[in-house]
Amino acid sequence: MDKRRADIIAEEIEERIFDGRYQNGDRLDEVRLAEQFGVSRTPFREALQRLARSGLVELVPRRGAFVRQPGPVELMEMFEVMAEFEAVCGRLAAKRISDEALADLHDANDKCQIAVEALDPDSYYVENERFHKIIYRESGNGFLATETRNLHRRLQPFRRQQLRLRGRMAQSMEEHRAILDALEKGDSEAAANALRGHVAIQGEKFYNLLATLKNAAE
Amino acid sequence: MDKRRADIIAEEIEERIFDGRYQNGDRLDEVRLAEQFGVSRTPFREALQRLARSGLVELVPRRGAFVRQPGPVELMEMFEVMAEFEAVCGRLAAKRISDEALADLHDANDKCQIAVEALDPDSYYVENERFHKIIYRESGNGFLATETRNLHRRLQPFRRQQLRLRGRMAQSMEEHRAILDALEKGDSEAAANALRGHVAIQGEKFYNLLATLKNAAE
DNA sequence: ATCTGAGTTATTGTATACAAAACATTTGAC
DNA sequence: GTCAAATGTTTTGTATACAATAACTCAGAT
Repeated sequence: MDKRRADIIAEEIEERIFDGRYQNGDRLDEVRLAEQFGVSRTPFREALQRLARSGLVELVPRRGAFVRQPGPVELMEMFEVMAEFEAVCGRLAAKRISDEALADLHDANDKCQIAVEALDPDSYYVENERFHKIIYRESGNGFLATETRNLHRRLQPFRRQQLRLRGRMAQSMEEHRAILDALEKGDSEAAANALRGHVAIQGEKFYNLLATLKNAAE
Repeated sequence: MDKRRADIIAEEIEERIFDGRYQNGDRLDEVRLAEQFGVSRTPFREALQRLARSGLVELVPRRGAFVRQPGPVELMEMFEVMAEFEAVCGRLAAKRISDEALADLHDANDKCQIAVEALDPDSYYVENERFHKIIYRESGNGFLATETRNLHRRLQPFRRQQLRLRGRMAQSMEEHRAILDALEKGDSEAAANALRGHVAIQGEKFYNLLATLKNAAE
């Protein structure tokens, strides 16, 4: 049961949904797209199922596959859950993190700082991601780390937009320091709270962004 | 894209895995089982993919589908995450729960009490589940509630065994009371801690040991 | 005797053909 | 003119046929 084709197709469709080529509600025509990808309907349908699982596509029985972007409410819910996931990772990591991982965190944070000073949001994004993923891993719970990474990935396109907002990076750095502090002290509650706040703010910022977009559209 | 057949098949296979007819590592032969279910390989393979996504089956490219039960470590990880999910639900529900839902919780808890006194673990199980699902819902976050229900469902077979092992229903009732108390007071932290403890009770210390061992091995 | 390798078999992955259901269009009645 | 029914078309769901790859077997060499 080789999923390579289906995987490649699923990723490509995902890409097209993220960059807006496929809009919310668009129907994904099996025959047309399968032909476009140069495969038959069978593997293409596998890709659709995969996308349905990750929530990007809705499969309506006997009707077809439709692009399904999360609405504002669902998105806010997901950001809230993301904040809580990260908080849980932090809570566990505070008790389990290794010295080596702490050093890695410091390194990632230092590179974040450099990126802030260089006004380089792209490399900030990369290093910030590394920072967070170390914490996921150091939760010592592989299942949690995987779930958290999955949700992180799903929110990635939305997060990226809001990162560009003004003055966010500097504030983020302070929050990182608080997180590092709590982890070094092994203070679970402080680590959880710091991470929750850090990520929740992104959600709020995102909400503001949404609101402005919506106002502009009306 | 009607999933009814595939759904029915997936559920049946799931049942067979849970009740032990299919053991860990067993290969699920496409042609033999598809024939047994009276369908062709196409819908049967859809069912396999579905099972793979819920983690019960591993799809090895060009090798086939294999039953994959979580091992002890993964199981402990999942229980730990379950405890944290419930804690998050409690944290949010403490601020958002309605009076009506609180009344429902009291009702479920009363019925739990009756079940304890009647030494009726089956109806205790049912009412306890209702108790917890109310909290998921009252988190006010549909995404979180769904994720929590999914994990709950996945752990169900293991939880059931465990419940029977010890006569910890009475202890459980005390914990329920603490949870209710915190929710009524709107105390997020207390609700989260009570729920985490309630669900996590099983071998948390053992897991800490496991996690450190695992980290040390890496 | 064991290991290697070619040929065979079995099984997965993919394409296509067919069936059934939903959708659209046209025709007919009121 | 509008609504409705019926037929035709499109599209999904399923079965089957075909291709590709991995597993197995058995013969032969070291």
